Amino acid sequence: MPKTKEQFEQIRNERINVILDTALHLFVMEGYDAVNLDKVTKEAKCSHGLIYHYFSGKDDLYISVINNLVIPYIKEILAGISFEQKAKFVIHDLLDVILKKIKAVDDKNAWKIYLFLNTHLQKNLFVKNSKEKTPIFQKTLELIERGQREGDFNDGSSTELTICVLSLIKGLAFTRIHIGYKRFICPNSSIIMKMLYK
Amino acid sequence: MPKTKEQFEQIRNERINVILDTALHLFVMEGYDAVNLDKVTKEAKCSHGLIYHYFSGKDDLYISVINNLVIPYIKEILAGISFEQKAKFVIHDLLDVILKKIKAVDDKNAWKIYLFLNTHLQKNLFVKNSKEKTPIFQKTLELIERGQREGDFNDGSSTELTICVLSLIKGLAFTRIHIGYKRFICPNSSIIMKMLYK
Amino acid sequence: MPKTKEQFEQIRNERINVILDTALHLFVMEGYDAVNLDKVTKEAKCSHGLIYHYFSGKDDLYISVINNLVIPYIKEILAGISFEQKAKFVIHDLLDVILKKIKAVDDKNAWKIYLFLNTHLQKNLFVKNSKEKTPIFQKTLELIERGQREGDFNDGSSTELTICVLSLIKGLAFTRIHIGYKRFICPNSSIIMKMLYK
Amino acid sequence: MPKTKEQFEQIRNERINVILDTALHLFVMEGYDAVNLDKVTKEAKCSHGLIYHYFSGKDDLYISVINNLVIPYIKEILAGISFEQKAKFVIHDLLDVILKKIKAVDDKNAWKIYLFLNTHLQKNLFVKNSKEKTPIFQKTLELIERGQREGDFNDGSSTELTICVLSLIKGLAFTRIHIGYKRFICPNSSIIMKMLYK
DNA sequence: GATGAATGAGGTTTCATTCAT
DNA sequence: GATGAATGAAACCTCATTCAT
Repeated sequence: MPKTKEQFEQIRNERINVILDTALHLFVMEGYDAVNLDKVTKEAKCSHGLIYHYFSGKDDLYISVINNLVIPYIKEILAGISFEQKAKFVIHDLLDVILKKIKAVDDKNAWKIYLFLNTHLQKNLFVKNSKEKTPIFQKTLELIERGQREGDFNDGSSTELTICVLSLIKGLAFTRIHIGYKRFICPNSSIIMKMLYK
Repeated sequence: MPKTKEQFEQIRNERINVILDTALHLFVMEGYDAVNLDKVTKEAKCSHGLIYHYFSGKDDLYISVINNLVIPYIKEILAGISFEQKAKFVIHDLLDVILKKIKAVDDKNAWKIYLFLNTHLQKNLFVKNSKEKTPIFQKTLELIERGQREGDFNDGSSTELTICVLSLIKGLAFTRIHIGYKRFICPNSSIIMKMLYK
Repeated sequence: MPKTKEQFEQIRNERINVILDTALHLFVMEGYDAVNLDKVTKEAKCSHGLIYHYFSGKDDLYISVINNLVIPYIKEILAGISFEQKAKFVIHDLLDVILKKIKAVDDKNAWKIYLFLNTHLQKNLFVKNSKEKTPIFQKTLELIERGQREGDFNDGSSTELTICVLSLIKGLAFTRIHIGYKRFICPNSSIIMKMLYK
Repeated sequence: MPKTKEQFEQIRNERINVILDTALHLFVMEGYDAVNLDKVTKEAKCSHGLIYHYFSGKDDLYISVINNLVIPYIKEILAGISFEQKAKFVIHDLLDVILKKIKAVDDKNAWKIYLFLNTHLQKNLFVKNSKEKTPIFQKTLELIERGQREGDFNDGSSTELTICVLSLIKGLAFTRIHIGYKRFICPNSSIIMKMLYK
């Protein structure tokens, strides 16, 4: 009895997800250049050919990780936030959610947040092809500027404050990844907020 | 009659320094894996052979950059700080010096600070051979713990606060490098201190 | 539908054997250091990459030649000898077989015997990884010592006699290789035995 | 007071000899291809330039070792032999001298004999440029043929017997080099003669 | 006579990518 | 849908040789 279309679809998706998950893991742990596809095939228990069957190459794999695992995850986080309130509350909420994700048992949360920030802040990475421009950076910047206009945040370069906050989160995600959730003691969002308040 | 020892010594040192400076620049800008020796030879205007005359390979070049340019620079910074005062003043002084270095016209300051933190915080880098264990991380940690005992800093994981502070500095160095000193507006050290105070 | 496991296995083995045969030939004719992988790829009609697909490097290729072509061949020779008889008959038999192999039309016999003796007698070669310690040297030594105890062989250093006999065989294999089987007139084993008898 | 011509001449010769001795040592121990001039400069405590001052390159260095250290030494050995006697006595004498040299305390004797035979029997070495064609091989061959005509030696390929005898000596020199003179027990020349006698 | 810095051709090794099945 | 053998360009590295002094 031949498989149904749905069954094929499912097999397909499962394999793709295994590859993406593996790639996420390796790209976070070793960095884009240090990852080679051999490592991916070994960890994902698939052939080289299969990766090229689903992705057009190494960069496409990276971009697909960003587009399929990372960005939706970030969007999901943003979706839960009410942007109508005052900027300081928005940011507080955001920090709360993110920190909660980071300190969770599952490593993947931290990986995604780390990779997202790494991609959009650090690397001279070809995210040219990424479907969307870094929403969080812009949003954070705008929020901080709104907070400044609303009189809650201290003046000075908003870009700077943005970098500060995001670098901090990235640093925390990084530590979370490397020391494990048991030893990781997550700072309270209020500590970070202190940097912003007048 | 051969060149004198001093002449050879001088030639050696000059070339080694050019190579190290070039390598510092490239390692910071592109990351260890993305740098290839061809780029180094072109920028340093030397042959492949010469790099291997002075360094045993790419890793040794990286480690030499750390040991010869970065660590001495960090030590120099630390040497200017009085560690006798209360922890909160020590850290304030440290942040002041570092931020001042980062916002200076000369890119190299920011590079060195960035590479130092990157090497000692982020990468699974083979700095096994590095002559000394990351003094700044330990020192920062101890200082923050002292500050906590002295009742000035808020309680919680000292490791966490350390990571916060250092990640922040790294993030700032990073931005400084990428947007240039003209557009870079450096935050005041007091903003960062806010995170630590009770 | 991918190729079956058997198909892959067969392709693998065929290519590996071509490479090993080529390498055997070149290592014998030119010596380890003088062989470069370019020569191997040209003679084996394969890419550089393929050699590294099957072997971890030049040394591994050499060691694989020894382990896969040479040692099994030597074992096969030894397997045909009855070691129960008096030592002088054993050695006589051994010499007979080896000399017969050497003077055969097929060059490979002589190559393997030569390479075996060369590896285990001459070079400061890294045959550390070779699966087994030189059985023939030990066996020859023990046999000669047995022959001495049995009163057939002249006294003196057994090591010396061993070296004499093995060096001789190597020398003969060498000449056989270089002058070709047509011009090669193989000495009778009795001539060599004369050295051993009282 | 400037140095006299003789003094310069002497310095010159001393340096050349150190280089040649070092090269002899290394070429014997590691083989032509595995030796690199860096090793020579280090062991001879001289600069790269100096080697090129006295020799035109690596091959010239090798050939010079053969021509200046090895061939004269072999000639000296031959000069002490009376070729007027019956062939069997000549060969016996020759073997006696060579074996005596090999078992002497000084390694250099064995090195020279080994290198001589290695160069002239084994390697596809560019001894094209060597001033003389291997005298010992021809002489040995002629002697053995004479011995055959004189009715003392067994018939069969004279080339073969020559190879046998010379390979044996080389093998002995090799062992002598590698196990040291203390543990080396040299076979008596009569053992080797046994191979030749009817 | 002597030095050792410097070169560059050629070797070894890695890895993204292709392809027949 | 899937395999892994095979490729080759580009990386890393070595070493005989040159050269200014």
